[in-house]
Amino acid sequence: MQTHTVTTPFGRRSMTLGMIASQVTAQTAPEGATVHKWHVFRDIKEARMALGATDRALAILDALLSFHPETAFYGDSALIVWPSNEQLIGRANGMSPATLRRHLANLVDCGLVVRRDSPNGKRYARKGQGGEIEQAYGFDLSPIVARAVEFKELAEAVRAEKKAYKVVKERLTICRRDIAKMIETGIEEGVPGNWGTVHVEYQAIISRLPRTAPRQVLEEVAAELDDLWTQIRDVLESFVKSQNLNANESQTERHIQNSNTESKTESERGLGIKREASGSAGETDNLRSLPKRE
DNA sequence: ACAGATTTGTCATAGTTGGC
DNA sequence: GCCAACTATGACAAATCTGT
Repeated sequence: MQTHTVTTPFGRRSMTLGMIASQVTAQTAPEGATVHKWHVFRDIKEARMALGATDRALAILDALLSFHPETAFYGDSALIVWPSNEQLIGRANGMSPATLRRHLANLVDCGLVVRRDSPNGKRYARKGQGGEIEQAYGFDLSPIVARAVEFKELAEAVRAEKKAYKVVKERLTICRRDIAKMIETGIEEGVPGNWGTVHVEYQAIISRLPRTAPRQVLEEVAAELDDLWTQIRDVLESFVKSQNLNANESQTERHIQNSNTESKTESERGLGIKREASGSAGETDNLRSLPKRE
């Protein structure tokens, strides 16, 4: 992010374009807009990673929100709170002052709050003769109202992404389990084929799976496993069919000799599978429970 | 278990305002 | 002018977390 250093009457502080943008956003909060601060906070928590906010920064935002007496925030109302660092520490689980400052800076960087600095850097509110607040210096919470819709959409996107991630993980687990079972069945039932090569291919695909993989990688690996799954299943299925056929033929047409005309399926060729001695019809019992794809 | 990355705490320094 | 109160920032070491 591009950073500019701004000279203020009370010292020099770096200001990012993001901070300026959030100040502009805060100034253009839609008039009449009303949000429930804790509802928006919940969305922000869900979208935390996308916003770039730390978990402890959100603990501070929680504390800042608690300093505003209203639960409903209006776009055209004053949303400045001015707790001292000591007060904030008290409501933020007693974190150290330096940590508090770092995470306050994080909140500002993320555009969740805007600093309204006083000339001396202290946070306070100046009251008029009637006791009404004329000028407040502290943290402006108006981005909570101005960006409420954005936070909600981000939270929904995060939820959707989490769900998609969970779905592909499940798909991967089921596929892995199915393939392992089918290879095991192929070997145990003596289905002709180079099952060692199949297993190596399976391991090669699995080995490309990092411990923590982004969803896109999971999708790619799952697609490859799906292909392998289909190939293996085709082989097992055609074996079952050929066994059933042989059993029928042996019952009705015992006198007809094997014409050696049977051909290998595409999947068999793809897996380097050779037809060898056929087993008895009874050997196919365990294959009847082959996994089905939707 | 270990190395590297990240976070946290401590300390030093610097700024302004307001009271004496 | 001096000091107290309050805040901010940066450097550095220690602690904690994370991925392999």
